[in-house]
Amino acid sequence: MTIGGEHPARGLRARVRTEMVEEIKATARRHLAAEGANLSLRAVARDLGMVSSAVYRYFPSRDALLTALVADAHDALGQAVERAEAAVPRRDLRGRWLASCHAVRAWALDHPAEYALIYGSPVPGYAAPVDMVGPAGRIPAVLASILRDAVAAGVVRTAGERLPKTLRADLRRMGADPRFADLPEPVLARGMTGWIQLLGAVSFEVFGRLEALIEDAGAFFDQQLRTMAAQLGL
Amino acid sequence: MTIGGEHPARGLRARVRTEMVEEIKATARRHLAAEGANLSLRAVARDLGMVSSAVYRYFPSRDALLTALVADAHDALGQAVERAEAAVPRRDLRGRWLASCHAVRAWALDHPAEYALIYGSPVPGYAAPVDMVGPAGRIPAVLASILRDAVAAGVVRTAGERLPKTLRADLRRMGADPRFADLPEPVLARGMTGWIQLLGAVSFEVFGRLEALIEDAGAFFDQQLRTMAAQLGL
DNA sequence: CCGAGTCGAGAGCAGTGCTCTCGTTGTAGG
DNA sequence: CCTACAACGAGAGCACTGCTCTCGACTCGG
Repeated sequence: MTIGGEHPARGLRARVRTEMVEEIKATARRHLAAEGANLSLRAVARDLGMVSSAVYRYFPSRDALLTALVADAHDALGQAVERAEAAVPRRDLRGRWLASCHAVRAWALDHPAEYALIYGSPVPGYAAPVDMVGPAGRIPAVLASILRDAVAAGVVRTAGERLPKTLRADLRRMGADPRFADLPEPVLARGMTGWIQLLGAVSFEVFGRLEALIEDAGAFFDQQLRTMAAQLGL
Repeated sequence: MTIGGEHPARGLRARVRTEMVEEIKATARRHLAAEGANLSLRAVARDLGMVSSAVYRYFPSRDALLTALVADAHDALGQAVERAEAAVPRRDLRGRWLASCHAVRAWALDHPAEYALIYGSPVPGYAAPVDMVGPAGRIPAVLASILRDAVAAGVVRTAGERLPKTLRADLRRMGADPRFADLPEPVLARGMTGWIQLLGAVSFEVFGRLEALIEDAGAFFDQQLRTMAAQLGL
């Protein structure tokens, strides 16, 4: 996307470098979609007419390439959700929630390999770098903002719900994060449950476990969203 | 487990063969737990004092070994859930549901690698053999039996719930399976949602995505189960 | 214009899944 | 009891992987 970077003409070499990085990532994404999780750096290099060692000029290791793809995927999915949610009138709280969920599902179905990369079973070798929790939290942040508006509008009821003490402590700790602040604990708990439920439903479908069971997966997803929204009070 | 098999003494060679198969699978399971998903057949062989080609006398390929492990995992998890559910008085419907869910979570936390093997992102290469849907359906069968008893006891209400036509068709098709038969369509739909929700919650925790967010994951899981049970009417 | 840094190619190392061959050994049939 | 056969383990070897190192060619800033 950002080809020029900050300096519009900061040297030919630097420019073709960022182009090369982007080209490698694009090819890797294609291979990922075709072959599955076991990405072969050599095959990517071959596809680009390079020799494998040349790729190491751009990525220090295969894991680094994967990490870059993970970051990009988080970015793309987060952006898709934010856009979809922003397109709904602010006062239509239920619509905003549904649009966010639909955006997640649509993106995941469009990019199953990349979805598996970020929300599938974690790859053994590499632990997600810490600077990954930021991008990963963009969607929860969107969902939280919807719930915050719902609370402010007095839509969701929070009266008379009792939570165990340790859970309340955890929720209070989460509330320290500004993205999740100003949410009553029961609402935050229900929101997390909804988020997990959403990922569960999308993963179930994307990973093909709905295959010979449900034909109209979209209708089933909508049904799940209905019960979820009811649970949330939206 | 079954050392002798059908013939108590059907030859020394046959007996050490089944023992060898079991030993290979056990070692592979250990490696899987230690290293993660990328199981090395050569490393397993080395661990057993064999050369890699010798393993091919017992498993035609690495994928075959993995498939065997998947089958065993389905078996173990299914058995754990069936046992836990059977230990609850039949009339305690809510208790039976909760016990089943807790059994899934406990087994998954005890065997994270094997859980990832059966419920994580699917491995690219091999498609699950068709004879795998049987073992995989044991837990849904248990859950369905609970719901069936609940319907028979008049606990869950099904009045006035409208589902889209295509979804109803899918549910009707599922009802042809005796394991899911005799369930009103809305109940079956809610049951599937519950099952997906359960896997979502367990996967979220097992795959470490709850890490720096929730400390008392057990309490959070229980909370999720409460809302799930309420949704189901149990 | 020239030294310094960047780049791609190639060779090479250790590891992988898998195949094939070759002696050895247990076993079943005569 | 003996023999022919099947099963077995070891070893070599093939094609592939991630990754390192070296070596020329190139670009670019001072």
